Amino acid sequence: MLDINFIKKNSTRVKEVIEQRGIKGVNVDELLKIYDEYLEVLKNVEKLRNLRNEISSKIPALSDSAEKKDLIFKASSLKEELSLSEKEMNELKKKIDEFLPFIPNIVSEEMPIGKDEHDNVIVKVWNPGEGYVNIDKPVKYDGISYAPKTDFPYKDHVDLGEKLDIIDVRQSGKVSGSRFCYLKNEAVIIQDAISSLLKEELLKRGFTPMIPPLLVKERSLFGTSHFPEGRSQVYEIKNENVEEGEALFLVGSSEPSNFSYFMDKVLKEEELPVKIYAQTTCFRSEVGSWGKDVRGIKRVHQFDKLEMNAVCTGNQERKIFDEFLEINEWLFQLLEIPYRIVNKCTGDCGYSATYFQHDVEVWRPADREYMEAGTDTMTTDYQARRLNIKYKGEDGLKFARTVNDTGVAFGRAIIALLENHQEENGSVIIPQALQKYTGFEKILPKK
RNA sequence: GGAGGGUUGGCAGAGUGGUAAUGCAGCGGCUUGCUAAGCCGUGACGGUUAAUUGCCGUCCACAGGUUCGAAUCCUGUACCCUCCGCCA
Repeated sequence: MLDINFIKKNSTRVKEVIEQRGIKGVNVDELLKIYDEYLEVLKNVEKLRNLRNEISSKIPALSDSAEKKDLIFKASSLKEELSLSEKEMNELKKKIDEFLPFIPNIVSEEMPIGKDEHDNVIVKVWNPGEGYVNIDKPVKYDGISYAPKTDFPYKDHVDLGEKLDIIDVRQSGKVSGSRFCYLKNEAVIIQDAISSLLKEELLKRGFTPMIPPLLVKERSLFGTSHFPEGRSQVYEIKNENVEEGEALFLVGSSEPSNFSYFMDKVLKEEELPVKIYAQTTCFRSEVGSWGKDVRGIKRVHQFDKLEMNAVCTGNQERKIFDEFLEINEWLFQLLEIPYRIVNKCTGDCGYSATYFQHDVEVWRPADREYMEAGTDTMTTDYQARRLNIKYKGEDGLKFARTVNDTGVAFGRAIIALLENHQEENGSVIIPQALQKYTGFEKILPKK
């Protein structure tokens, strides 16, 4: 959430960003008009309260009942006007409070301006065995692909998974419906192996491991700006099993749970940054993406993810954003998967908290296209304001900064690993860095 | 499911109708020749303002109500703790 006074002082920039992000139906001038009305009424309320307080404070000292009666009468006569004015003020305040969450964060000067994903900018391209591809002139988002050394008809993860007996999306359809899956045998071991590899690195880097709740109240999702806009993406648990009838929501990422751990807290500056990781299951309704990515496990209602989050100061946020990206690259390099880093443009940078965002996209030889495998996001203090996370530094209390990154979305990492490391006969070679954790070097077809 | 206790500033903790003690920490200032201590100041948010050490308002879990006046009384809600019961 942006501060209303920041919006007032920087209304031109805020309006420009709303336009660039392609957000419709948010009228900043209307908000500021309501705010000005609110201030007028607020001044009147404060004037009346001041008068009342002045009269009231004289009362206890008086023993004379006539004079006392007179003052009580005077103070009483203010009540009606004050109450009307307060009511008006509360209504205006409510309007502002409802309006403000829809104002998105401003964006970094480094973020490309663009309408949709085609305007994203490629920052880095890395190929196994070759390293970074030299990018001396801007590369178009749609103008890049990876050419594997050996060429044969690549199978996708669904065909591979079935032949290797490690992914089953038929039985899951019967059990739970579309967009679910069973992972079994080596697929599970691979997930655990990637998890171990990454967790070891994160612990070395000073991360705090965490297992957070996955059912949260509305405020957590509001706090990270998943609500109100993304509400339809989230499963709501609302029945007689929920205590006191208050709905709970199944998180689509552990980010809301993790950051809410710091909600309403004041941290000490010297404790920052706090970096945490959490491996959890994530739930997404995928409303609005019906018909999209229906094949396989790319877009499912339930998947596991290892999330990296940080609460820090303004001086630390960029360094952490860079560190998170470095970890993403480190992982995919060890997995020997071709990837590219994408600077997301204003029209494609996710939820309203985003200030600056990079995606890691991995190559899928079966579809001959890159697929999003993770997102690294700087949100400045946008989430911290909503969650009321502060820290005390030398010059007083300040809102903290939050940075979040998909450490690894296991389903997508498994897709990339199977498809990139397949052999013509349908077997899959395990990258060397992972073999220590899997205990095997290759998966052979069983059917 | 039943019964009881609780929620006050960064932390601890008093305050049962007259406008939030005190201690600790942090920060700022002053002082001191005895190893570090002492003294003074300092809560948060909002408004006003060019800006304030200024002035005003609000804040004692949250939301209402009673009252000239509410941390304090009343109603509702959330959360925490203890005990009993039930279950794993």
